[in-house]
Amino acid sequence: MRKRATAKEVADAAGVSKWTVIRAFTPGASITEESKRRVLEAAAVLNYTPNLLARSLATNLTHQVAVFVDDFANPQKLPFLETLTERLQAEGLVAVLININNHFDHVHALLNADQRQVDAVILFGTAFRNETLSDRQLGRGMPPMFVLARDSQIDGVPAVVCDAELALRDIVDHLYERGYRRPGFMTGAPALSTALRRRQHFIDFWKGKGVDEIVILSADRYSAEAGAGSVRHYLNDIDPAARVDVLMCENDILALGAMDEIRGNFGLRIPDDIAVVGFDNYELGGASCYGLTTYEQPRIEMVQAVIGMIKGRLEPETVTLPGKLVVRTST
Amino acid sequence: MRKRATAKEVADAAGVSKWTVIRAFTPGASITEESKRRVLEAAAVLNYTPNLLARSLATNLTHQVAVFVDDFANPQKLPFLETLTERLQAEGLVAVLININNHFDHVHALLNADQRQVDAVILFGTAFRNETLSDRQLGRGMPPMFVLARDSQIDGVPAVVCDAELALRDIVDHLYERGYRRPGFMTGAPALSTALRRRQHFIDFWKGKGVDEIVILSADRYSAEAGAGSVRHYLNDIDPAARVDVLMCENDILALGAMDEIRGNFGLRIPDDIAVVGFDNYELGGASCYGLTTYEQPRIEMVQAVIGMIKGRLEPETVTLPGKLVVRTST
DNA sequence: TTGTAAGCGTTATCAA
DNA sequence: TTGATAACGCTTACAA
Repeated sequence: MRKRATAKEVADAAGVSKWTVIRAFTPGASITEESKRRVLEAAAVLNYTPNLLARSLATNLTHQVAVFVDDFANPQKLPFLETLTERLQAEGLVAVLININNHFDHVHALLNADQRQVDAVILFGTAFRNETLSDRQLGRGMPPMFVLARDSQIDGVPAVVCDAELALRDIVDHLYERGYRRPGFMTGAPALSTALRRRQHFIDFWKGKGVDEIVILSADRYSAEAGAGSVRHYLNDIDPAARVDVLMCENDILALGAMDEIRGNFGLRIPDDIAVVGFDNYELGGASCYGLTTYEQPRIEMVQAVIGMIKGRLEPETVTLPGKLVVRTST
Repeated sequence: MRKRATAKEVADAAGVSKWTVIRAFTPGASITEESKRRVLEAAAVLNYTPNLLARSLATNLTHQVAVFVDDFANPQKLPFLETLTERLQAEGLVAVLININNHFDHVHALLNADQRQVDAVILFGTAFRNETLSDRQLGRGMPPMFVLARDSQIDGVPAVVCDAELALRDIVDHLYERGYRRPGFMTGAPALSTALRRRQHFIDFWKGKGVDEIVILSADRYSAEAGAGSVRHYLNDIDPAARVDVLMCENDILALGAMDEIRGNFGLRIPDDIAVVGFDNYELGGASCYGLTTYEQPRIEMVQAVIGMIKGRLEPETVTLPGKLVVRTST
């Protein structure tokens, strides 16, 4: 068992009380230069650094934020995690990454995060209906929660999202201008899909343009494979004359899988036979072999908004931020 | 400030001492059924759960493992993070994700992780030469460290890696069989590149087959863009007759970028004009528009090995695990 | 400016 | 089985 030096030991070595040692490590504390020097010297010799755990126990602040994630198939999670951890760290916070899966569900995770005394919980791209936790449990005693990159389904839990209405308006406008008139939409996991609101807005904007028939394809997960499977199923059954002329997929990874299937296994051309649109602006979508038209979420602004709420600079309320359309060759 | 119930409060409510409350929450502690029932009842009413922070302070065990990451461009990090968090959680551990960047370097991160009393540190795909930390600091007082998915550069710090020698032997054998004789190798970030040992083994195995001239391309980072830029630079200058007939890239994301450039901007065919090999078996590499031949790291086994060492089941020593060659159409 | 006492919510150990 | 004392390493409030 490794043994760390404590403030008391440094105090003895420096010939002061342990509180003076604490002061030497507290910015702005009242302490003479001389004492501070002696303390820091002794601390250096003993290799002392403050125990943040003990500090957290005393201050009731861990500077830890739990980040819940349940979908690792979407490569777009990675740049988000990068931005999130970087900004958290810049604020003196640290991310505890919690994998929500069959063995460790939201309730488990939330209870655990609470027991670990995290300062806040970010539901990143995930949310849950509160069926197991009582309102009392959720309201009192639980750390403040925030939903990032999807709608919140819990009263009082704010969400930070990309403006889906604006996004889909831009997308549908673009597709309409390009002359497409037989739109299709591919959803991912049903539980997540509605909360993203992409499908509904897609349908509504097309209706606003007088196009009432929107084909819905559904993949069961958000992965390239699921996207490919979904479109294969559709193309196998459909009469080519009745085929959609543009397919919007709920996110890029579905779209990339769909494109591979459309071209590779059915020999159709994109966008001539079917145009494809994604969502997220994942780096590889821009590759020349895809050229996927997509929509970029305002990642940095979204992350900053959540952190602002956590730090108390911003009101904890649902925020909707505008992203931007990225047009490439797939439309 | 939210207020949690404490063991003392539950004790008062249940009419027992706080130690009895603790026992009710300690599996296998000696306590009568009756006491336990009363305690759990009172705990339910007060919504009490043990404070893991206080427990950690008392036991000197946080059940937290810091995971250092410094390259978020490689989508392969995601499945690794998924496996890692899942397995850690299965063992009652939790991952603290630390983003190593210009503002928060290894030394900062290590010092911070140490102060937070994490049980272990995993350097995931990253490592550093110990220039700033004294040996005493590293040896004593620091949490046990492990390097995952690359070589360790610190004495006494074990690494868990995919067997690069075996991997490159398989790859070179495959390429040789296919008839390629003018190999090239693309490295990524220099600091990481040598520690992966892929280039050296690539060169050595070719030499073993009598092929001494190996072209080296270098990308400065591990990203599709960097891969594309590197191969563009090369193809712009080279006489087509002297061109490599196969290009191995240090990882898939470089390879995908390279493939896009080779086909999209230079109009060359893969594998006819240039064959391409990657490393990692990233999902999209298998897409029909790439069909990238690559090598799959034994992700689950690697993660299990690190965790085994952390939990003390395995000797903390460098482990080299075999992966498997995935042949597709790019070769 | 410095030292003291009390407290944060647990666990470890021992006595009853 | 239960209660009590001490300890974990720090912070806060207050007195010297």
